[in-house]
Amino acid sequence: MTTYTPAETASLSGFSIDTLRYYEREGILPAVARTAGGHRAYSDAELGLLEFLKCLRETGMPVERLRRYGQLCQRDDTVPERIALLEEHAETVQKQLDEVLAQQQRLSEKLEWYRSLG
Amino acid sequence: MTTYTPAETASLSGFSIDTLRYYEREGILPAVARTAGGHRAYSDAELGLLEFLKCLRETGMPVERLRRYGQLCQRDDTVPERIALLEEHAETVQKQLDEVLAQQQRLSEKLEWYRSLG
DNA sequence: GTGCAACCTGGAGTGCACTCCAGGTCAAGT
DNA sequence: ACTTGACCTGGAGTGCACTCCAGGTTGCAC
Repeated sequence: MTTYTPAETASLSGFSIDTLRYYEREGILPAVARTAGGHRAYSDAELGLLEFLKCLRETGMPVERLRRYGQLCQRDDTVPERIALLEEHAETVQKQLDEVLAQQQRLSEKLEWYRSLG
Repeated sequence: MTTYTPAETASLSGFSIDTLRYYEREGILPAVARTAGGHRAYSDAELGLLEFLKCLRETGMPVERLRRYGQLCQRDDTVPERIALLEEHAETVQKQLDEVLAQQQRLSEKLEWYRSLG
């Protein structure tokens, strides 16, 4: 079973080491395994979770929802809840996206208008 | 020349009254005209600017850049600078959008995978 | 002319998501 | 063995963009 140091985990997941500790404190990650000396040793499972959490964060999921998802992942009979959570999030993402696309349109119209002045 | 009370301006622009005052303090809006009693009276020009500022904010432009844009709008020989600023912003928006679209894809793949378990 | 909502000011407080710090421990190369 | 860098903890600090507050003034409706 491969494990990863904090630095490796940070670089592979895209979260900073401080953020990894923060997520653990916040109960988003389960308590991470330790070496004899007390250093964290992240597993492949945690890496996978972290990569997906990164996706959730980058699509704007707030940390509180992240915690809910992370906790659901600690039990394997929670797939329906995870689906529900992700479906709801997907909907939110779609709405945000539609909003931004509309504003992007306005922005490019404004630019066109400015260019027509020159 | 129509003018608007703070409450009207807030409801038309989508910013709160507190945010309108904050933007004025921050130099994003020019000093707004006042009635005899000292109450703000927003003009159509300010309304128009605010509506566009809303578009810029909702596409993630930071307040510091907003200030730059607002200040450029106080002089009418700054159209090239405004174009440059908006082109740069449009590029940033496009990048963010591409990012989110990619993550949205991952999200829907994950959902598909979860659904396939049931 | 009185009530009451909307407005004013300067300044303090909030929420979110980290990020940094001090003071100490652990691990790997030489 | 010793150095050096990565890691540990609890807790404080940061940055952004507002948002709220106290204590007072204005202005319309009755």
